[in-house]
Amino acid sequence: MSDEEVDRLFQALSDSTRRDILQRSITDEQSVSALARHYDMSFAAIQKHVAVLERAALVTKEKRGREQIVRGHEATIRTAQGVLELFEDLWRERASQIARILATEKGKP
Amino acid sequence: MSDEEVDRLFQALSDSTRRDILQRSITDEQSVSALARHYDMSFAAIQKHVAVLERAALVTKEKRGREQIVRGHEATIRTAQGVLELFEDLWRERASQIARILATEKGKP
DNA sequence: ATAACATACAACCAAATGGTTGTAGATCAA
DNA sequence: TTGATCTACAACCATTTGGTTGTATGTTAT
Repeated sequence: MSDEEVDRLFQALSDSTRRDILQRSITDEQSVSALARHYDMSFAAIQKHVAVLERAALVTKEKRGREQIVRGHEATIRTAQGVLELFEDLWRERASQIARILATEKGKP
Repeated sequence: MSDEEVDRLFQALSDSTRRDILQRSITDEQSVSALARHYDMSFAAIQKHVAVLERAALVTKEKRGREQIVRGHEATIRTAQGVLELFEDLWRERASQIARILATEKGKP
């Protein structure tokens, strides 16, 4: 995954309205206007938020008649988790490296 | 954790320079200027990036003599993972709910 | 056929972001 | 003491972001 994709991913997650939309579109897929009814915001604003989520591949849109159905895309959340796990791995590596150093120190006179 | 804190957290992670700084400050703690040397950017720019990471609690700064030592803050990465896991949980719930519906459907004549 | 609905998209605006340069205050080394 | 280094912070600028309204187009229901 490219840096730009990861950028878009976390940027999309950095807004609570979008996180809420994502949540809703995971639990039950909804049209954009159905989503919009939940928020005190214009339809266009929600449309933009959905577009941001879509650019980040966190949701997909599928045209059904006159409406556009939004559903959460599970794989991308997993990708985000993968990125975070890389950071955690660094800590583990560092911890074990410190342990190794301490072990050799102990062996000294 | 408040919405605003989560906002700041993901927003801080949405820039590749900052992710790189975070990585570096996990593996070995460094001063701000030591970090800055790795990037083709002004010191002030890096200083701002570190400030964003600090506001998100992804790193902490500790004054040591004339320099400011930056180190990664493990707990916050865990928090971010926690947020993502909530989304995954929704999928699991939804999947099991679907399974339950299918099971009752099967029982019908 | 017409009215209501769902979407797309452009234009606009204020505020935030990501960068710059410049200045000033601490701290360390010679 | 003086000079080099590290940091803090302000001012500035271009771009992006998150919202608005307005208009146009396609789809459904009456």
